[in-house]
Amino acid sequence: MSPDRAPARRPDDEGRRAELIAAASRVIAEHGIAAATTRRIAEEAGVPSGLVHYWFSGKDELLEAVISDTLVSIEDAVRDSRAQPHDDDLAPLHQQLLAAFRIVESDDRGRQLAMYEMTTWALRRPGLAEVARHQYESYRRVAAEGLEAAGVDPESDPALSALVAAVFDGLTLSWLADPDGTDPEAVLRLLAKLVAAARVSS
Amino acid sequence: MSPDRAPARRPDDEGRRAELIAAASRVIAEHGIAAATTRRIAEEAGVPSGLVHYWFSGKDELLEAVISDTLVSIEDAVRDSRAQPHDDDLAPLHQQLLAAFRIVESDDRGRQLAMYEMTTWALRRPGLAEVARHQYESYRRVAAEGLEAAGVDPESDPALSALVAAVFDGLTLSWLADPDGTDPEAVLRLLAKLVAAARVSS
DNA sequence: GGTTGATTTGGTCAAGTGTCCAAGACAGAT
DNA sequence: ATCTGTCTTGGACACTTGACCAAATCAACC
Repeated sequence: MSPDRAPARRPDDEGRRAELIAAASRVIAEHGIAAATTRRIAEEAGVPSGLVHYWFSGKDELLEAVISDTLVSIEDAVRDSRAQPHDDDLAPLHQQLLAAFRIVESDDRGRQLAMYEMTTWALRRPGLAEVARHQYESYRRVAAEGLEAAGVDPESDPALSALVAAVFDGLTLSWLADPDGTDPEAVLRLLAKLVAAARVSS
Repeated sequence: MSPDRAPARRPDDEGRRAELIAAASRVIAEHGIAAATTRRIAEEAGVPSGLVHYWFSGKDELLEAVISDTLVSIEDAVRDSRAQPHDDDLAPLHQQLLAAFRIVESDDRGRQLAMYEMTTWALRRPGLAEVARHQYESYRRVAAEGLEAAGVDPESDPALSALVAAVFDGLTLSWLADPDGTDPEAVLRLLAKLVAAARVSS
């Protein structure tokens, strides 16, 4: 009732939350979501375990924050990877696809794996299905942006963005599971070729 | 040393194992791999929990068996779905892809989700990475068979099978995470169109 | 300096975990 | 009927889990 006379939180307000989120993120990337216990996360962050339940209502809220956080950083990374219209002799779409996959290859494998773990984890919690839905919606949006940057109109076929996003997601998982048997560059080259050919012939 | 004078196990020898594997499979499909505890699996199978460690060296061996088992049943299902060269007016490849995805749609969502959970789970266990590798190798092989059945030579571009497999895998996960935002049929139609166009123009 | 409320600490709690085992039940061979 | 080795049972073990809390600490303000 009284006017907020700013008893307010310390300056590290969001700082502590971010710290714990980052710690949880590291634990999950390194040892999997199953190993991400509140204790281990607190230990990784270098704080007593009680803090987790002070800054988060529970483990679920923390993990949900990790997912949102990770998703944003993925979006940023993909957007940053946007290949400039190179003077290369490769088709723009081909360049774009390769540039985007390079961030997958350069990133930590554990982090890639973690994203799939978090997706399935979210899909198992009734309240968090929306998070997973948002994630895959975002994938399609980013794919559409990439297509546009490569000079392909994503509106020409609404399924095109979805196709590219699916190829990326499936290819990444295949590459994680079977690195030697998966040739991402060849698959993306083929995809670029197919899209280019269809544009010419239609 | 003594000649096996068949003290041998009861006739339900493999039966018990299969029972437990099936029970574990159901639990995982319904509640996720995290909920697949030895006790819950035993309860689902209707046997005392001690049995699990009599027939399996531990939880890991049981789950590994579940993965192998599930993988085989997926391969079989996809092969069974093989669309006969219909008198339809759809291109054979288009038919094939739709028929294959129909088994995804008709199957339990939990089971689909479980496959991704088991893949990431296997990739986290040092000794079980091979299982995941085999899984994705199998996906490509099945895709190649499907292509061949649709009159497309998988050898024309070795990446073609990998592309189709990746699209399927990514599309399935996208469909699980965002059913309303994902239009599998449109994506597969586009894929079929792209492949067909490239074959004509090359 | 004292007050206030946010933050931190270290510990406790009940519930659940994988694993193991001694005792029993059982089917078939003798 | 007796024996033998397989299978089954129910409980015990040591340990981890998420959650919770009373007390201690701290920074800002009067």
